Amino acid sequence: MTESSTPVRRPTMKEVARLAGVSHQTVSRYLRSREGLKPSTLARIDAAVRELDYRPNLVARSMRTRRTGRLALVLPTMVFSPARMLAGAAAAAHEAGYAVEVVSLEGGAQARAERMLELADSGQVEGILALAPIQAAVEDRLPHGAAIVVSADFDDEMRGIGELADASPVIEMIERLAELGHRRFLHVAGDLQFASARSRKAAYLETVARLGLESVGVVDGDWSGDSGVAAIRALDAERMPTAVIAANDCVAAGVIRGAKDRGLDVPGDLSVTGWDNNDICQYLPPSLTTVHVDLEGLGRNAMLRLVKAINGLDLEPSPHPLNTVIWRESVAAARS
Amino acid sequence: MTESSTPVRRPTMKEVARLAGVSHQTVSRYLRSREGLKPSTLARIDAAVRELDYRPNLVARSMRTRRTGRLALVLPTMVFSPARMLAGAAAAAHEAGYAVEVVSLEGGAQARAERMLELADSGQVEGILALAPIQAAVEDRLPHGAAIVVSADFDDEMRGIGELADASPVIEMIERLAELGHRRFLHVAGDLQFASARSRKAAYLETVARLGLESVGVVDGDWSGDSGVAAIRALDAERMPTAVIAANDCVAAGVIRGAKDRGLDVPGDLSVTGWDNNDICQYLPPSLTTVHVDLEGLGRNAMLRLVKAINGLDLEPSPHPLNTVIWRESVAAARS
DNA sequence: CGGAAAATAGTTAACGTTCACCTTTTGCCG
DNA sequence: CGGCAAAAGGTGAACGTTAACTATTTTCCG
Repeated sequence: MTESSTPVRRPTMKEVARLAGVSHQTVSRYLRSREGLKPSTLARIDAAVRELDYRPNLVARSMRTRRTGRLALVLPTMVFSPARMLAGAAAAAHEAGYAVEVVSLEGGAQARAERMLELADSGQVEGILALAPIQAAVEDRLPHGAAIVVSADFDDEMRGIGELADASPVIEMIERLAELGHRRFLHVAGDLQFASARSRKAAYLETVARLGLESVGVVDGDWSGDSGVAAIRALDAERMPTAVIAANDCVAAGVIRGAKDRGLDVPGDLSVTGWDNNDICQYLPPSLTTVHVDLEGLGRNAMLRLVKAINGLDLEPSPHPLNTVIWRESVAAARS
Repeated sequence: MTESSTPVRRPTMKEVARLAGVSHQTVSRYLRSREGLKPSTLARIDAAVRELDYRPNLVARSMRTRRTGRLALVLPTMVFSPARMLAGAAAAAHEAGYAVEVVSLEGGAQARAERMLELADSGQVEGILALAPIQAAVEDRLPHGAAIVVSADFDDEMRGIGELADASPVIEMIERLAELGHRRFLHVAGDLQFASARSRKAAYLETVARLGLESVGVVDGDWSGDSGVAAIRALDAERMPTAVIAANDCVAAGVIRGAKDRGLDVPGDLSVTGWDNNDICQYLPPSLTTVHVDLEGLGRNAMLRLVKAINGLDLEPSPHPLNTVIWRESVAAARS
């Protein structure tokens, strides 16, 4: 995160022009098409732009051209689920007097980093809340006061507190399962590109070890139900776990299906937990023990960090616990 | 929708000032605080503002103040499900050279309409794609070329083609069920505030009547699993349907659960269909027949309409069918 | 090499708002 | 009623860019 420190003015077109020894209009031309310019002046401007790390001020451009290149997308308040995180963030921003622009970054890491810098310098936004991981290098090249907050829950570098806070329900679930007499566990992980998948896996391994339990393995999956089915199918009948911690509800549903296919009863032979509290999972037979995630709160809290970094405003964080284990039929005592 | 017709310039502060017989600076003061003004001049400005329907140009303001009041929210491309519609819309906008700003409208219909006009006039956006219903009155008061496209799938007035196109899978499903020998149907509808719920219900009634089938009723629900459970629980044992069209997957899961609780077999005694193709529903026992909705395509197509209205640009619409019925275990032939 | 057309570059004035500073009016008190 | 402070309002410039012109240089041809 970059604090709102020195609001140094970005270089303007005039300064580039002076450095390159041309008029500002020539720079303007250069910016839009690079055509109709003598190669030598083009090169001089190129050098000046690079030296000053110049990027055009889009607000000024908008003012002159009467075009913003920006479209609004209006969403209903009562919006479907995981736009919920976005909704939470947007609401918090609104509270602090900001509007939110959604930029979905495409392309490779390099292209995304470039786009991010552009965004920060354009003068079109005052801060950036990144739910996607960004290159560390970008943070350093940041302009004036443009704060960037990377939500820990999406951060690829897993810094700090985000990590354990996120995975703590894993600990809670395993401890409870141990109390219920379970000794052999299996974890079906999500796509390990995701910080959340990695942290759940880490918490699983750590907790199983700490409590002296047995892990029959960790299957690296991809969040899909099929990965759950496959994980159960591949198990050695001699060494069946009695409890499975699945990376999310979908994987858990796959695990349950796979277990049934092998003639196992859930929760009689196998307890299963999910993650996300998908609307459907309470109607599964058996209804699924899962983790409810307050996406709205998550979004809100991340946005609050950004707002605070920008203008020091301290708003009320989400009052709800962000993760809550919901116990349902899919977890029962181990067969003795 | 308002076409990009006459790009009449919005009135500026100077014109308001002239009409009110004051200087532009006085108007500027009025705008920000309304304080330190003689009541009489305040009233004159008030009148002028109203007469000209003046709203400040936020781009110009941003330029001067170096503040945009706008935050960016960066999303990963590989984003979880129903940000998918947004993702589709954002991608299409990007293709046409636009960025997308997400505005979640809060408050009552009146407040939202006001906010919408502000947005349109602010010069901060060139068009508005509304996934939320908006008052018809707003459309008329729209400024210059600000196009507003209301996605039919969210439009509260159900105009035109959107309606049947959306509900056609209902027709397809009922026809197929009839072929399988089903004669008695039940529909558990969604929240009828939603156009999609209303159109599915309408299509159900129309198709059942057209094919000479029997409907044991339509239960007006709220998209929740509980409404599905309740609908089944309330049925008269003498007059059980053999097929249920549920408003979405969650309702369907509730229906299946409710049926099991009454000792009914799905699909033996009862065929059930859902809607949305929730990740989990293929792992339900029995796996659920449902409608896959191409949210990305939906978002994309809606955005394309907007882009076209703004600058005439004709981009490639989504190549996929927007709604596809996926047949799974929960549908079988009627018991003879 | 003269001259005109084409290519390239420069100049000035907007865009609509706010800021910093200045002027006028009002209100109040002795 | 004079005088002065406070309140109310006005003036001109500036924000960083592009549009519309104008000026200069280069190119190319006879």
